[in-house]
Amino acid sequence: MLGVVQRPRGTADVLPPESQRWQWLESLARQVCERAGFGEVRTPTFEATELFSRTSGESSDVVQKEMYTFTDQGGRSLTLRPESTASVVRAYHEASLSGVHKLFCIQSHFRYERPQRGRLREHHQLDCEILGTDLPLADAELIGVAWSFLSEAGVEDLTVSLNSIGDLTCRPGYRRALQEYYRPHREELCPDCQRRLEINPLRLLDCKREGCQALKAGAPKSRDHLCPACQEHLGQLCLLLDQVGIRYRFDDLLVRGLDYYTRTVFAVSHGALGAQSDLCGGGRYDQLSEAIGASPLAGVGFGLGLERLLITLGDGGAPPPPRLYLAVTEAALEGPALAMAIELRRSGLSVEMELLHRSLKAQFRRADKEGFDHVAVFGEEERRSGLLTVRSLRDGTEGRYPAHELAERLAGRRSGL
RNA sequence: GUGGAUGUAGCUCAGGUGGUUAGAGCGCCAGGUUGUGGCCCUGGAGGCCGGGGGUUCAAGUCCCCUCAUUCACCCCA
Repeated sequence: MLGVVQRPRGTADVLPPESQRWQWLESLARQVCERAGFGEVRTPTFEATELFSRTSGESSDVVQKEMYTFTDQGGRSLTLRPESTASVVRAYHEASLSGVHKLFCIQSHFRYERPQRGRLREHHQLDCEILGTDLPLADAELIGVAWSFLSEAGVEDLTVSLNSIGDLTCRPGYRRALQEYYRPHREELCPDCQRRLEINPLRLLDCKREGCQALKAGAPKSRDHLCPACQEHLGQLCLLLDQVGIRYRFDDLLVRGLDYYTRTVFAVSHGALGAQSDLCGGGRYDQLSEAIGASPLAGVGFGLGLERLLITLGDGGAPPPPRLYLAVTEAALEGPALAMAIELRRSGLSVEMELLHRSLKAQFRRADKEGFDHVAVFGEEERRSGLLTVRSLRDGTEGRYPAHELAERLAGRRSGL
């Protein structure tokens, strides 16, 4: 088509019936979160740029090349949020909260990336954050929420990957160990990794290039370099996950792209999405709060991509509500028929009417094609008698009923339909 | 940001070496049944061949550019 204006690259329009799947999924997410004691928080679509640069890390890919940053009319540097965690922590402080809070949000995020299936420039995710406690119990509960949500949505074969990347006490030592291991092989590394070696050695483990891949096998493992406190934290988390019945596997190569993570990092993945198989990623971030200049605040959270989840779910999802198709026999009766439709809708039914003058036959055909279970015919006889002729498209049975009984009958609370 | 693939009807796709009015299946609309679906039959509508430029007597077909989608990388949800 076109000379017509198109939507920006990497964005999506959501129309029926896709939007119904979104409503269903978002409502399930809210239910799961609220049952677990999480309250919804909504944060601004854009924030001061430094909120993200100071927390995610200047050297992170997100900050370096993926942010939608602009200057507003007042000369401020603002950025469309690339993630929500930093915003939620900021909001916690700005609302003068204290103690433990469990918050979730469902909102869109923006990253300037090359789009492909399951990776958009604007994407939506469910974020859950537990703030104000560094106990492994919080990590376990949080992972449990992600697990419950994905299970209830209908995802099978979930894999939870788990690792600990230590804290301020032990991570410096681990970084040195990595550097010492990799330095003799410097020339074998790809250019990216040669840079990472000095700036952010943990990310060396992320690289999937062949040459770098080969070196990973012998690389020192974070878990072998944890300080006693971090070891204890990880051990307790594992025990809790065992007790809860959540299966997980250690992934010594799992590190995160954002600098603010400490200790626990995890991802939940599913096999059916190609390179974008991670449905959910998260971890603990006990130093993030200080990075934005606030008082210390422990926290653990995750982001869960909803587009990816919907792709994974395929056609699974919401069962359709009972709907009635009101067919009209002649144009002259459309007014009275519309009045009838409005009355039926008021009684709780979802009622559809034809908006083109089409034959009764065509109306039936469309009702059948679009999956309606029942058609009510409205013609001269019905107008006079007040009784609607209702035909079941499933078994072909037909009966005549007063309008006020239809809602109950279609819902199956009363026999006869 | 890097590399590859694709872009023809609403959808899925055909259209050897450029050559008259661009095709199929499904879908859609109408009729066969003048108040009734699914099956069947008949008829019909619908394409600036993603966009722009170039080569040529002639371009859906060749060349360049561009936009979009897709796969992998990068990274991440």
